[in-house]
Amino acid sequence: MFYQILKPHVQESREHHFKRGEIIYHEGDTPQNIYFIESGLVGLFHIAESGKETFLRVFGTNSILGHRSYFANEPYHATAIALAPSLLISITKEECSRICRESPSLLKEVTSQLAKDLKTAELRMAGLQDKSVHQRIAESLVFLKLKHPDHTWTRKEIAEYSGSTFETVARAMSLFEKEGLIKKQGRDFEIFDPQKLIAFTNSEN
Amino acid sequence: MFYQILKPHVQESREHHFKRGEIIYHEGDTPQNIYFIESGLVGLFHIAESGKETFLRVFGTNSILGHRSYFANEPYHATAIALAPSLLISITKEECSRICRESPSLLKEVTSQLAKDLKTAELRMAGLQDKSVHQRIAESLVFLKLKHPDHTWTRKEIAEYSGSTFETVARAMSLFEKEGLIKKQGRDFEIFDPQKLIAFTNSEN
DNA sequence: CGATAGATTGAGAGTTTTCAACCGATGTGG
DNA sequence: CCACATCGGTTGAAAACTCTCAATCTATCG
Repeated sequence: MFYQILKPHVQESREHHFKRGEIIYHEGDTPQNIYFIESGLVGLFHIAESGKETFLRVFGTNSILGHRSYFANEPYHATAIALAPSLLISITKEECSRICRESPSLLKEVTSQLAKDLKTAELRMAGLQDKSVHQRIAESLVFLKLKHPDHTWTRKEIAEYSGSTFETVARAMSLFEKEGLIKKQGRDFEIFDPQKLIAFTNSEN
Repeated sequence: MFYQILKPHVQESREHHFKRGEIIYHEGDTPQNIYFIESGLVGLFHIAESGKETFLRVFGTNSILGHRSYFANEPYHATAIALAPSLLISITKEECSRICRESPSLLKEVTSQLAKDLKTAELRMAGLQDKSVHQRIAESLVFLKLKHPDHTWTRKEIAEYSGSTFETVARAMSLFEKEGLIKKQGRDFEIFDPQKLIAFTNSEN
């Protein structure tokens, strides 16, 4: 969405190709660039010392990446990893601040996006407290699959997004299939009716 | 911090007094105002249908409140409650957008704050996955007590901030006292050495 | 077709919550 | 200023949920 506003302003940029699993930037790194996703899929992860990973945000085609750290003027607080082969375009911080001066509507748009992301993060945090694993897994299946239908989401990715483990996700998906709510197809799956799926997990005791 | 930038621009405002426990706004309400906290203490909570509450953010003197919803142009996603007797000042949305036009530095400041709040929320979300209850409780004690030392934090407030229950907080605090890390005094408490407290919970098990 | 990454399922363990009963602090009205 | 009501805190015991560990199976791809 910013992409359309931003693209015409860009004067100098670089292309970067990433394979699945490659790291775009690390937690703690000092941001030098802002990235746009020309094609592909990127995940933002927090990785604990224990190795436990938490899937914070997904970025698809036409998203921008690294903006939070840029606007907070902080090091990256998490690690960005390509979830599929991706083509990214980077512009420098300097170019970014020039563009922000030229186009105040861009800043308002970014502010609005950060405000929405904050809501999402806080509601997910609350959900970890007041929802069952099955509810969170169902919501994650719906969110991830509807937003990015072409990606074959692994149980591990779903687990890290829902705040669970891949075994628990596998079990939940077997249950959902037995209930006729989803259909597993190879490693991928299909959701028959998102509302029914959510409703089912809400009704479970 | 915005307060200093914003105050000289304000032309029209209203005062509101709240007692401890009174609700400033409800989740779902449509924002009509932005608030400044002249004095007192405010908490932002998510309240599940089950009644389970999650403590999302604290706001002390000189904070602004309601800005996330204003800048996202969304209804409130959570409920703001006075944690102590508080004096708030409201200005209308219209006045707020006028001020944002007059003072672009304010918008940049708000953007930066939202970006930092997003980091905090995402790291807390990750912490619920990869830290033990004792670690989260210790971190919450340190954060809440150091940032707002004059407030007598209840076990319930600490529990809702740390993602736990008041019983678990009471037990943890008894342990921390037995270890000589904190001192309970009436309903209040004192932290002898924040670093030692955190280190202790990191070393458990 | 073999190698490898990912998925499934079972069984058992562990952490945290829930339920319950009781105790102590605080503050207010008589 | 004391008595008492109320709100908050403590502690124990049991239950529940989810995770961990382990073994096995199945896609997918070179």
